[in-house]
Amino acid sequence: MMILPKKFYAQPTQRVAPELLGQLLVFEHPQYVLAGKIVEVEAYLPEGDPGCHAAGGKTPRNSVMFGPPGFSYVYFCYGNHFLLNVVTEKENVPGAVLIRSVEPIDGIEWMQRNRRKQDIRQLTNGPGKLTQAFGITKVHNQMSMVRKPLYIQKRDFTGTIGRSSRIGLSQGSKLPLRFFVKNNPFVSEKRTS
DNA sequence: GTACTGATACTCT
DNA sequence: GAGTATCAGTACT
Repeated sequence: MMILPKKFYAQPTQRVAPELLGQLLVFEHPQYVLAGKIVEVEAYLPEGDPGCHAAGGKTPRNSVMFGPPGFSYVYFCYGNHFLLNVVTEKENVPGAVLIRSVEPIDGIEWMQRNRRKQDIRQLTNGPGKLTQAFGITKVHNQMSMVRKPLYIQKRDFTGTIGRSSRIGLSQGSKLPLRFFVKNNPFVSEKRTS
């Protein structure tokens, strides 16, 4: 078992994002453990990216992105949803990777309970869904993800990486910064290949 | 199968 | 006061 170290996240965001595919997102609760294989991410860059929250400068909300790498940035959106990001780049360089979907591996019964859904395909195939399945909320903002209880575990990746433009943005939607595992049924939307 | 719409609360101007 | 890195439900084809 190897937790991805701070050094891994300190690299350029565009490089970290595709390398997160196939890795295991783990959240250890007191009574149970939840885990899912990352199959879809989006990169948010510190430079030249109008879609990045930090594009307009540092604010109280996005200040985590300016902090050291390897921390969680949990953002609240559209009144209902929390989105989980991992901070990348060196300190004071605001980059992050949005984790958009995972494939359930461990603790599926608990994810079903958290989501109030039985269909395994519908548990974690979207950024708001996976945080609900994992029980991640704003209280999990700015947590270190290089140690328990919330971390990403290294795994061998087999598969093909696809690339596309990002989803749901009004700015910077043309940049090809979305990475996903081709033909994986847990990738959000229909663009799985 | 696709298209539209409302829910909802937090952040920054 | 506007905008938002979404989802689920409904109404259609």
